[in-house]
Amino acid sequence: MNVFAHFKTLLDAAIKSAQADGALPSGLDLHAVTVEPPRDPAHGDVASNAALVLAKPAGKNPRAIAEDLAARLRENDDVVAAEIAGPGFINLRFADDFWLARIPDVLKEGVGYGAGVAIEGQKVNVEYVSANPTGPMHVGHVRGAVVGDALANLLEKAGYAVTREYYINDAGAQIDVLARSVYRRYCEARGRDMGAIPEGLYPGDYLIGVGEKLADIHGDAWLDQPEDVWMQPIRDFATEAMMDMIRDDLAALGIRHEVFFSERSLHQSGRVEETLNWLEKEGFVYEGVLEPPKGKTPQDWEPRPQTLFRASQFGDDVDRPLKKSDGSYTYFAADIAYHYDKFVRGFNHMVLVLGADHAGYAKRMEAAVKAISGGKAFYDVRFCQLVRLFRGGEPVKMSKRAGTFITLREVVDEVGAGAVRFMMLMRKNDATLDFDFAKVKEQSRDNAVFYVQYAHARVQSAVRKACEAFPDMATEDAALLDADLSLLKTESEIALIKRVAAWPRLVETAAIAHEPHRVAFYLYDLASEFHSLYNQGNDRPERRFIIEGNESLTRARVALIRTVAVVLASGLAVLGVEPLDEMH
RNA sequence: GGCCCCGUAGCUCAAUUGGAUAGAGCACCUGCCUUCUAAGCAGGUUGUUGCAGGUUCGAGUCCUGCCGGGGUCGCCA
Repeated sequence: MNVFAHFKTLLDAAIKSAQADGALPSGLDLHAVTVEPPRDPAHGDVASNAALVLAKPAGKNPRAIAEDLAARLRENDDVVAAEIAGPGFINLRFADDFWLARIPDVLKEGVGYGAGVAIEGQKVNVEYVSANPTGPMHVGHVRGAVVGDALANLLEKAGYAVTREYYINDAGAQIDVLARSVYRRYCEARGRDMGAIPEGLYPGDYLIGVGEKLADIHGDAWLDQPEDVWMQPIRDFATEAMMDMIRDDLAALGIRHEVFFSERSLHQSGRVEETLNWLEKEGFVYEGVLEPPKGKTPQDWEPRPQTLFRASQFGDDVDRPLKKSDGSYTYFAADIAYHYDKFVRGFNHMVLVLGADHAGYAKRMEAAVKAISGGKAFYDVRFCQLVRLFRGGEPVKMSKRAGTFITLREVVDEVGAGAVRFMMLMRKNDATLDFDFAKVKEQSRDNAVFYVQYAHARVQSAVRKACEAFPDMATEDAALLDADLSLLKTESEIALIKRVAAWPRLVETAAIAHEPHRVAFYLYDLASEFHSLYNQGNDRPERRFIIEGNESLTRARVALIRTVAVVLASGLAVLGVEPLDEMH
């Protein structure tokens, strides 16, 4: 049960009944009415701004409205207090029994607890990674990969039908460069001494194996041949090889896309042309000359007629070119066609996760999506800021040219996929993030990954110990359903179940906001509150989970802490992290 | 110069997307490990939310203008 959604329905009912009695006028816009947890627990369990929002349209004093609604809400058995505070907030407090009744909710639903019910069949497309297929994934790709994947999981948890998608940039000039680089490796594999790798080609060792495979298959057939003989087959082969490597890298991070969409296929099937024809028919395309950029004009700038998309009609600053001077399509043109394809496939909710260096690209894509969807698609571009790497406080220096850049694989091998993922979500995506290898491996409260995992393991350890203390006691979640929860009386125990019960709402709000990092912060807070309860047993043995000779109290407490483990596992699943049953 | 992102406690960051007295961790101060669930715990201190206006019942959050940091700027992807 989403407690807050539940009380929203109670509140709606109260408002309706007030309207029926004539205490409130009918036909009010209830859109701005919210039910949310107050920051200050002294303000109760849930608060609503209903009276504040309705005061003006109803033409009444907010406190009068609040008094009226509070009186109606008090009639509900679960409501033990409904107070008016501040300018007209309605603060509700619920009976402990109501909160304790969430324990069986959680235990019954298991890790599925918190799942939302978005509008039926609501489809969302999340595009992330989309790294160029020219080499292995490096550490700079990791954040976008993790953020995109966790966001996809989060939306799925919230009830959307999610498609995870990767756009393969296999049509540009960089693929020609890749092919030439591989061709050299092929020649080397056939025994040629090619000398130093010239500037502008990819020098990485990862291409050696690709060249060798080609040599095995084709022998000497391509030696001393012009580009038009081998270019196309090597492009295809190398792209496929790079994508295999990237898929392996992603798998190491626990990421699997449902759709890999080839840019080249758009060109080959004529979809780019089709889309542009459509745009032209709508009057969104024209031949024109762009103004030079304001301020600093590039050296080689000269006015030139181009095929332009009227992006400025849809909120962009300037119109954007669709064709290069040689007549071929720009990357942007293909990207419009790609998004058109997404829209046609039924996605009117699309998310794109990009690196911050592409920030300038957002406005034109938003404009394009507005144009192709007639304003009907919800489109959100999320940017991931830079990750700075540290080792024990010292920045890690990387240089692509010197070959000292760190690959995704190296990071995962050193600290583990789960830790990498969690750390990448400990900042909101548009803030820069410091990633310290030492910190990630540290076993302390300062390391959120460890702290959350430790909480989960601690619950499991306590359950194991309960079994030892009461060999006859059944401790499976299903068996705990009939525990006597009325034995849970301390303030901290009630506070803990309240925190657990906040999970469904957190899923909902974080999903709507497209902010997976909120899950990580919530899990840290939940772990913290659990550890705190656990520690109370240090000074006060009667507060321990396992009370010798008191099986019913032990069962009740085990039921409570199991809800913590269930929600931790549920949240970790969203982040793509395996929960641990014991620490080593 | 245009556009985008960021600016919150000494440090690293949150803040329920417009809610009430802006919160955590680190650091700092106090107390605590023969026994007990200590890869530590409990408590305490910490603010002109970069600056100046505006919008309204109410602003860290929205609008305008500045200041500072980063990114980006017609054919790359």
